Amino acid sequence: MTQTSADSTPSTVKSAARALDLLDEIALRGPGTQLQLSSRMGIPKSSLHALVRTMVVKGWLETDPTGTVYKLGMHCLVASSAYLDGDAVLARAAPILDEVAAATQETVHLGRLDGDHVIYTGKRESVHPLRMHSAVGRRLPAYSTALGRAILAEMPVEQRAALVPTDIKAMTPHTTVTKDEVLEIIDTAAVQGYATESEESCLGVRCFGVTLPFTRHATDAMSVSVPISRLGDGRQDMIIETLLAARAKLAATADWSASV
Amino acid sequence: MTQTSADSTPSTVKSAARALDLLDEIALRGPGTQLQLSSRMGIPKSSLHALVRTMVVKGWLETDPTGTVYKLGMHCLVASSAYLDGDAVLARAAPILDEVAAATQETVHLGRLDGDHVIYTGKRESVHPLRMHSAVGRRLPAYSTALGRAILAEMPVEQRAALVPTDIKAMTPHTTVTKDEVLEIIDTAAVQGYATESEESCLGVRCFGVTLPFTRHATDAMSVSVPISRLGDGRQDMIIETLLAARAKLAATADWSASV
DNA sequence: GAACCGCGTTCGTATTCGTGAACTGAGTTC
DNA sequence: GAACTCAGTTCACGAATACGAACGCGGTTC
Repeated sequence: MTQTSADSTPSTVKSAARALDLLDEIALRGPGTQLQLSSRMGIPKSSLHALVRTMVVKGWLETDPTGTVYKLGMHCLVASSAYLDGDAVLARAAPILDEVAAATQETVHLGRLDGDHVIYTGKRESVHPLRMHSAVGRRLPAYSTALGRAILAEMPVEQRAALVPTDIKAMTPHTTVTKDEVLEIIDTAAVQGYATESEESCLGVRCFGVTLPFTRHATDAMSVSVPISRLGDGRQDMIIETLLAARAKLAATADWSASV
Repeated sequence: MTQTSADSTPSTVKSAARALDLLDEIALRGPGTQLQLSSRMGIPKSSLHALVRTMVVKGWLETDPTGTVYKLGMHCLVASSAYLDGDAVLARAAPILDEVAAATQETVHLGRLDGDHVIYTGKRESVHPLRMHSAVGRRLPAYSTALGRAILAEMPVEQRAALVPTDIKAMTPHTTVTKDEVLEIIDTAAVQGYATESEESCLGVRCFGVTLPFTRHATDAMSVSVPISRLGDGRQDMIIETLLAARAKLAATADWSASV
């Protein structure tokens, strides 16, 4: 299913796809000159020329003061804001996010599956000075984050396997890098009802995640990120229980789980 | 308009422009079916068909559970996050935003000019329960906001006039709707060194704005939004002085005002 | 049940775009 | 100051798109 990439999709618009790819490319690997972008994306520079001009005119790209380096434009912000405004899940989950943040006093994230990554759609920041740096819109591998693992844990086993690559690059010395081990961890998460990750994406930070029970196959999840130094005295259990309670509360009001 | 091809921009890519226009259209006026979007944008539906499919595949559009209504996709979030991450002005201004927020205890916005609108690029929320609802990425008319007026006030007079429309639609009963009056207000702001707006975009709220002195012709500004009920006891003067002090502090460290 | 929406989809052709190669022009090197 | 590099720009032609019209399809209305 979903024979996405190559030529199985009969009619797609090449230049539109390129415009979007260009935005993704700059978002992922940073700004560049026409020539650099051309080589990074494998597009002839003469083709890029008209494209970047169009995108600058429309406000989706901007240039340096020098006029040679192209970066993202402000319209990205407008689109993002509109996306968040129109998101029903976000609206429903916001009060619960507040509750969890208040109960744990730690950084809370809301995220959604996008391919084999998760993208943060909301957050509440810890009040402590020592806290994780993050932002709405950040894109992280699903298999290495508690938030993503919670979502994967609700999938059929074969689907999980498809979303965990065999070649995992370590983000920290603690990152689990073998596919089988990750799948085992996800399996444990499926049994427990919550997912965990300890210093695998950020040194010194442990995360706990649960899905939002809005749809049959969850695409959204929330997580709490805590510096390990603050995890003594049964605080870990408190956080996990807070998450599970939040999940239960959402499930009780889930009246529209009709989709998918 | 813009249907006649007598433009001075000879080579722009039509389908790329349409893809971006589609994102803007949905961001501005909300989701819709192919047919609705087709009529809203004046594009043949058969042309839109391949376009929306491309954009859905790329993750920049999504459909309803029903599959008929098209809305923005998650990649908008990723782009927005990358835009903010790479913004030098934002990075420089962030600590000052914090300071102003701490000193005033009110909602503070950072914004940037985009045509005749301003787009919020940052904010700090008031701690008070009564506070303005806003979000990074929101787009508002420059001429009716304190933030935008501050920017306009640093422009040559003829340029100001070009960015204030003759036909202003009132957002509240207090909105200044005649162009001349708005220009006068901006003129006052230019003399004072800060801009003001009282209940013109949000009933019960007064805003004060100053530009960020990073470039010769400012494109960025910050503003404080206060419920009028909290403006007694010389608090208005305190807020204005806080803003002017913040501006002065930034100006003192502005070593890179070489551009434009 | 036939006509009628509103929805998305397909098709063939005229139109437009994408592309390699050639060109300008500013900085740098030798 | 000639040669070199890196940046953007232009052009003509083959390749891909855009579009009007027709089709399929599930509802709703008469």
